[in-house]
Amino acid sequence: MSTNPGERKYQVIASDLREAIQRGQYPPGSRLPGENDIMRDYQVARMTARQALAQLISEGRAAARKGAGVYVREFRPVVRAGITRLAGTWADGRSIWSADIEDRELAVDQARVAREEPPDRIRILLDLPDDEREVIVRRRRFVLDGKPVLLSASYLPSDIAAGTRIEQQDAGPGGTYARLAEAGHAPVRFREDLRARMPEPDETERLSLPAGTPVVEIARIAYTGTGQIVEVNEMTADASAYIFRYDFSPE
Amino acid sequence: MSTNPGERKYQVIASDLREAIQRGQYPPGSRLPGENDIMRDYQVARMTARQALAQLISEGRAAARKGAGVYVREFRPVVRAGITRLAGTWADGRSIWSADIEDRELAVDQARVAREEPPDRIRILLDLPDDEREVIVRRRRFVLDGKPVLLSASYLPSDIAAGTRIEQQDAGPGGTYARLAEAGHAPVRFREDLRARMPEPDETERLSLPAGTPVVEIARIAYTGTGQIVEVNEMTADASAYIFRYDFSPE
DNA sequence: AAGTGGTCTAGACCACTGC
DNA sequence: CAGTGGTCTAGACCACTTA
Repeated sequence: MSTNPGERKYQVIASDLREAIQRGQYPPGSRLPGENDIMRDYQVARMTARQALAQLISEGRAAARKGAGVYVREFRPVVRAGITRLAGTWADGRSIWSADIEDRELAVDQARVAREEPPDRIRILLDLPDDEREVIVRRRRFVLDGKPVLLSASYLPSDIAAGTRIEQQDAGPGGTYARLAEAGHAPVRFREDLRARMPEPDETERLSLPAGTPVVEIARIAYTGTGQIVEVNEMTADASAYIFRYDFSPE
Repeated sequence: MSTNPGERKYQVIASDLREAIQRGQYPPGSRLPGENDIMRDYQVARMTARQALAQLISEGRAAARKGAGVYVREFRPVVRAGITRLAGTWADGRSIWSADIEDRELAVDQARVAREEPPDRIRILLDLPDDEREVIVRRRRFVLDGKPVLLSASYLPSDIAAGTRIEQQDAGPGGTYARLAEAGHAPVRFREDLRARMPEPDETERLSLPAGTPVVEIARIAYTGTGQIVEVNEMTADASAYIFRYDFSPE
């Protein structure tokens, strides 16, 4: 036990456990001392033991399993390359963080295509005429090793996508972008805006997120050669499942 | 108050407050009902009221100020463009999220340059010979509107940077990359790997992070035309202060 | 059936903020 | 100085997991 007098009890306990985890005393996946263990070892009340564990959980280092115990979390992120076609041509695939190089199975779990009234931000970006009410929305959820990791909603203008294979669940070989190209609206430039934040309650549920796990929100905009926006794709990712990679030259 | 019987008391209270915030009843910066208010209004114990507020705080929606109250958080992120020189040439500056377009003052707050033994991951990336022990490390902290938002540590090989202006706190016009170019090691390609996670306790302190605020970790690698790595820059950003932007073409 | 974490109560003292 | 959030105690009952 640490001997820092000014620190709070629960912080001392949390620090002890944190250091023990980093020492390897509790490897990923292993069980940490529970509330009752801490109450006994440190002579504290239940709420104090809980607060120490809550600290580690909110840091994303541990996860509680009701009725079972508190466990050290494991991380196996995958690399998501923003520019796939460039990857590997001039630099190897190593990541500075431990991550899987080999492709793991990223599969579509749920898919739904519909015509919807878009939110204002989408309407503005797609520069819809005032009399156009609906857009095509392709919603998908992706799973990695059985766990949902990404929610995606792709918005496309009706006058381009309606009645095409883009409105099918399977957009065909090459996906949506290939269909856009065939229709004379090939996207040639992309913008991705990323931000990280804590999840909303419904995102916590749909991504099965443990406490202490942020999400990364990605807004991708696809431009044609004339500068027209033909797709806006809003994604929400389990931050613990992803490393986002961008390769670029300054000119 | 909601009337969902299955939900926990603290969740009902948290949902009420969350919805009131979204309705605009409590605008950003305003004060939320405190523990005592909730105890009275909902007839619950202090710990239950605390748990409801803790829920909103962990979601990043509110922040507690000791002795003052719990307040709705405000967000004013800035856009950080990964490829500055491309920005604006073919797409405008609008972000899908509310963010400042105009440049706000991003200043260096703390700066230190030193020769250090690098961590293994840096040693491997820089491909240092076994007898080379030290690298040049440029550490800086950036502040935005008086609040620290970014920690940066830039690692450069001694055989390139030692004795040059890179070892000065002010690396001169054009910065480190201009000096590298002058020395015949111009970086021509970059890789940025991003991941989001909850902060370590020391990051919470150095970035003055409220609870419920993730950090984004960025590892940038600079390559010369021959594929040699001449700089590794590890950054840690307050996720609530930044939108990360990448523009690219698929070929 | 025993043990675990999740929720909740009803108190207490403290340090800090704001007036 | 009154009010606030932060910490802590000592109980209680519950739903869940594991064996």
